[in-house]
Amino acid sequence: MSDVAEYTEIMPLQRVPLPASGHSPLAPSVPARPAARCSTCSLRSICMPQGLTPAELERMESLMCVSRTIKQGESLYRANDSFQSIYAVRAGSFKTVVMHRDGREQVTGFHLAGDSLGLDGVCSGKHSCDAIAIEDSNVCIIPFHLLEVMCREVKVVQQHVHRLMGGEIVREATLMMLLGTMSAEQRVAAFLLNLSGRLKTRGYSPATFNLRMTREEIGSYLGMKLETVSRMFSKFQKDGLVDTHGKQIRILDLEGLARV
Amino acid sequence: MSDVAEYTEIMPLQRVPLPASGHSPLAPSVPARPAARCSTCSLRSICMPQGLTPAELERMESLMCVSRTIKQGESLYRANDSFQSIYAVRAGSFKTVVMHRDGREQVTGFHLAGDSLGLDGVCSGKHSCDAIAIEDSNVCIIPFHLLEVMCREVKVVQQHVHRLMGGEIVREATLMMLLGTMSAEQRVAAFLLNLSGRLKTRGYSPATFNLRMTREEIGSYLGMKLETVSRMFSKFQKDGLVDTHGKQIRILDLEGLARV
DNA sequence: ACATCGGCTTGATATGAGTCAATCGCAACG
DNA sequence: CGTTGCGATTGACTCATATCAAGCCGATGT
Repeated sequence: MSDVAEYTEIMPLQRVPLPASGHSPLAPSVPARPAARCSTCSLRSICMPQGLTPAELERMESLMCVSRTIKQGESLYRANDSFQSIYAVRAGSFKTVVMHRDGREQVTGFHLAGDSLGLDGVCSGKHSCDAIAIEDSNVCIIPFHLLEVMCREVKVVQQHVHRLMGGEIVREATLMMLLGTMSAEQRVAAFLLNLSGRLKTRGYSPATFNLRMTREEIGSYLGMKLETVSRMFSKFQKDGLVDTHGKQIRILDLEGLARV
Repeated sequence: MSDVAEYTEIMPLQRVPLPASGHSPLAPSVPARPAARCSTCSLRSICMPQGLTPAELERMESLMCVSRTIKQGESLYRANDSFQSIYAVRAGSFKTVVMHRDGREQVTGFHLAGDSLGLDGVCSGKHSCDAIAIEDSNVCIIPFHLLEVMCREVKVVQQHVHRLMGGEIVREATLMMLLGTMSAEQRVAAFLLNLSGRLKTRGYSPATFNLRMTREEIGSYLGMKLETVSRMFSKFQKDGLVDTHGKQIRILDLEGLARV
């Protein structure tokens, strides 16, 4: 099995393809440390605007003051925390969850390496959901007020931030559509296709990967119970669309899934 | 019945305080005409940032070049239209709908006077949904590239735009939660409460109002069928929580609804 | 090798919401 | 004034998904 085929294989913190420069500044067990250099980060094309001059890139880097490591199950921020920064996932993955008073909660998103995190706090100045690492993870921290300053000075940065927020709006609208109009089967198919596509843009195999989230988390995200998720996986298995062994997923028939 | 009590009574197009300035340089068949003055607009507190200097306010006005009238059932923009401007609803109301290939569609939002509209296009440069007037309506047109220029020059404008987009993100996350975890009864209750609250901030009665949307549109928004919406209204009626006659709504027990 | 535990699968049954269909109310119109 | 038509309501029945329950699988620790 190819190394690149599994993002679980290639993504654990220890093996994150950090700047090939070799001298990993990773200090185990410290919560924060100097940020990596964007200029050599393999995720730059995903989380930074194109077309920055070297000087501007330099400034962007200087504003991302630190990175932070979050262990599996720990939170990056919680609902009602004051909003100071947005985050770029550098390694690992997160879920964002909103909590209802009565204890029910719903997963509102999964965020892979290269995704941004934290924009939910922009409106009110307080975060509106919890962001929890679903594996050991690492994020770059971008103080939002500094980013706003930068936005006022560099047009492409402004456009990038607007695109980031706009993308979040579209992503959520898509999910609403999914929750509002699709059957359980279609939702799970859409979920797998979405994940597959995102892994592909990150250079991983779109067909073979490991889920980092549990059936329960997937169900919460898709508005159904974990048993239903499981049944749908079994159904796809029977229909020859995917091959699942617990969290290992191999998509056998991408078109077939899309047709569902 | 008090005039202010019904937003259907106070909002008809004919009574919008348009400026009489007259000479429209634009298409004669009335799709557009000079914008009203923000400085005298009763919705300013909702759609404009606080704390602008008079000069800045002047500039904001100059950038909102025209307003446009849309008749009931017509669209302000459609999915895949190129994204040029965002809009502020000046009078009337809109629904935004996303269309699935197979023809199914879902309402993703209702936008009342004072709401913004069109941010769904920021990310890709194309609109991702249709915006359709659900009554005769009127919008201010704000060219987005000019707004971006303004954002770079005036901090409060930038913050306002960020808040606008952030608010949209939070609004959608709330709706996802609703679609993902709540029963039909709870959804309808939440819908009424939300509408009630928004009317209240606009100075209308939070208890007595007319729905401008059909049961089917409400159902589509809430992820259920129109019959179910109707049954829930009947149930609330029976429980003494609301008093409905078709589109006329009177909320009798706000707390009771919230408890659902 | 064994015990344990969390996560996953599968089956039997219950139920909330969808579907289909009949009827009603009301506004618009000839 | 009756007709038409759209939207809303209501009832009977169906079906997808939730719920409850039992057992399985694989990782982990002893």
